[in-house]
Amino acid sequence: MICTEDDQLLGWKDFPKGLKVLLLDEDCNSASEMRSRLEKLDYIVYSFCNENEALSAISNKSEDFHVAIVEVTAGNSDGVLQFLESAKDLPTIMTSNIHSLSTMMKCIALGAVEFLQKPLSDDKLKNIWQHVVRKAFNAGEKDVPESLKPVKESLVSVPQLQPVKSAAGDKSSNETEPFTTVPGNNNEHSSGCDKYPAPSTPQLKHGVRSVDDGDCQEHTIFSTEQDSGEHDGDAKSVETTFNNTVAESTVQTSPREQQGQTIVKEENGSSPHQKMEADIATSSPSNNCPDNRTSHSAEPSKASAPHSSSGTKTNKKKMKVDWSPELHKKFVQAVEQLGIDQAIPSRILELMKVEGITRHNVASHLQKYRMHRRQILPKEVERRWPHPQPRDSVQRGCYPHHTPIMTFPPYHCNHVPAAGQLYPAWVPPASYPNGLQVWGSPYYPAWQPADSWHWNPHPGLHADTWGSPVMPPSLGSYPPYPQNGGVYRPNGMQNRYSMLEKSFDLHPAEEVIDKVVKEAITKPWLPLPLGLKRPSTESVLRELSRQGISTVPPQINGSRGRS
DNA sequence: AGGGAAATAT
DNA sequence: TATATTTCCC
Repeated sequence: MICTEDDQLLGWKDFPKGLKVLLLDEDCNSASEMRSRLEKLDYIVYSFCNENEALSAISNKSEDFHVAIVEVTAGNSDGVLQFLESAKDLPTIMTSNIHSLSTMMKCIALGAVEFLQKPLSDDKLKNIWQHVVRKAFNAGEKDVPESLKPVKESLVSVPQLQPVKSAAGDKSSNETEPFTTVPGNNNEHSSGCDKYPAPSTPQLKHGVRSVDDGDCQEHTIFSTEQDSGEHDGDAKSVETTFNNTVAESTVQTSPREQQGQTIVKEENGSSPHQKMEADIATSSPSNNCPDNRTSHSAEPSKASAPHSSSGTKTNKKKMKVDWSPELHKKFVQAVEQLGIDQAIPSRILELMKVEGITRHNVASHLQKYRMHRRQILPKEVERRWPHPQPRDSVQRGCYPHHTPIMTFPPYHCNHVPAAGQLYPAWVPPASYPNGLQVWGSPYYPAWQPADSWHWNPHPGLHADTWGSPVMPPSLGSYPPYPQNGGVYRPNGMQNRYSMLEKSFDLHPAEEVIDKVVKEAITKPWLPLPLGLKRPSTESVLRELSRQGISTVPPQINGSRGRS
């Protein structure tokens, strides 16, 4: 497949060599690593640690870069998307550890030519030139940026390509997909060209990035003025001015590690993404495409960009946090790690390691999270355990002090006995204030109203849903739980429960029993629901052993052997 | 200071 | 209506 490059790209000797790559990665370490890798591949790399700098560089000399590689993280998606919008002319490849369809979609919709998931192989990196070629290819004769001329010329020299390109006059060429000659990713519409709609993102309007043809007409979308979002709002934030000088403000060169937030990227302003679908298309309203170059030079300063009405305003207003699936996932992981009753905003924030969000944001999200749980769990519980048991010592044990909130106990009451607090303060899970059983409700049972969540791209998966396990046990990507790891229950109960949760609907009876048994193992002093008999000591021990638990806490061992 | 939840904004 | 932000109270 990769036939060509050597034979055909005669115009640019050693073709990929010398291609200028703009590298944008908040994590400077990662950036430099990538940089060296790219350099080994003979690309010329210009790396930036924040989008403002990158945008600035682009606006000052737009034609200089052939392709951009941008790292997306849960925390920087806003900035990245902003970048995408602003750098429409530059074929932009996203790279990320994130495996989120919605994030990918957003990026693609906003014009990314490709979304590469890490780890990146050298092959992937090596082939980024394809996008440059495609762009050169698709661009109208006159619109080929100076820097791409060589590439385009190379193409011209290729017989097979010739027709297409020449024909490219504009649209006639539709049939002759140039893609055939370009190995690799065929999907994607890359730059603009409505001619080649992006197969990969059918539902999105491809027009988003109009690019090439300098036409920047407002791509079709005039779906009302939903731009509203931006401009207006800011009444609060001052700043209005905005001199495009975007760049300066934040310089975050330090490794993201945990230096805490500090750097808040403010971009936003219009936040194109916010909601996928529809908006995406419209999103760009703000941006005027014009700005861009095509006509190089222009005024450096104001050209930059997006500004215009709302685009990248540098205004530091509040930045509305978009709880993307990734971000939420991090949130959930943090909460799970801490345990519900210790999950307080500041700690969650710490664990999330996401810059750009504040404790308040987390608190707010936590509030919502809890609310959902309260709302949903009872139902789940009820459904599974329709035998409310009167009892009312209730609601206190697990809850440290106040916290009348939860309708169910923090999960470690059931599943993650944090050494210290399991026995002492535990409360009969039999029922809670509302009289609901809670055995069947592990820490993260079903909070997944998800379908209604616009950003849940995987209806079938629990991963991104509220309160549900983030990963299936087998994937083991779940971070170990520091507080319980090895102490009482060395290995994977957590996942076990997750799994149970998941299969619950499939085999209720079995799972319920299984779960109850485990519950009994963990908390022998509890009464069993549903008239189940306690397992024998032997079976309990066997089960524990099977799970790799060799040492049995005295309570279990001694308290009640069998019923 | 910081958590939590109500009030408020979008 | 739902979600995020702001405000208020502990």
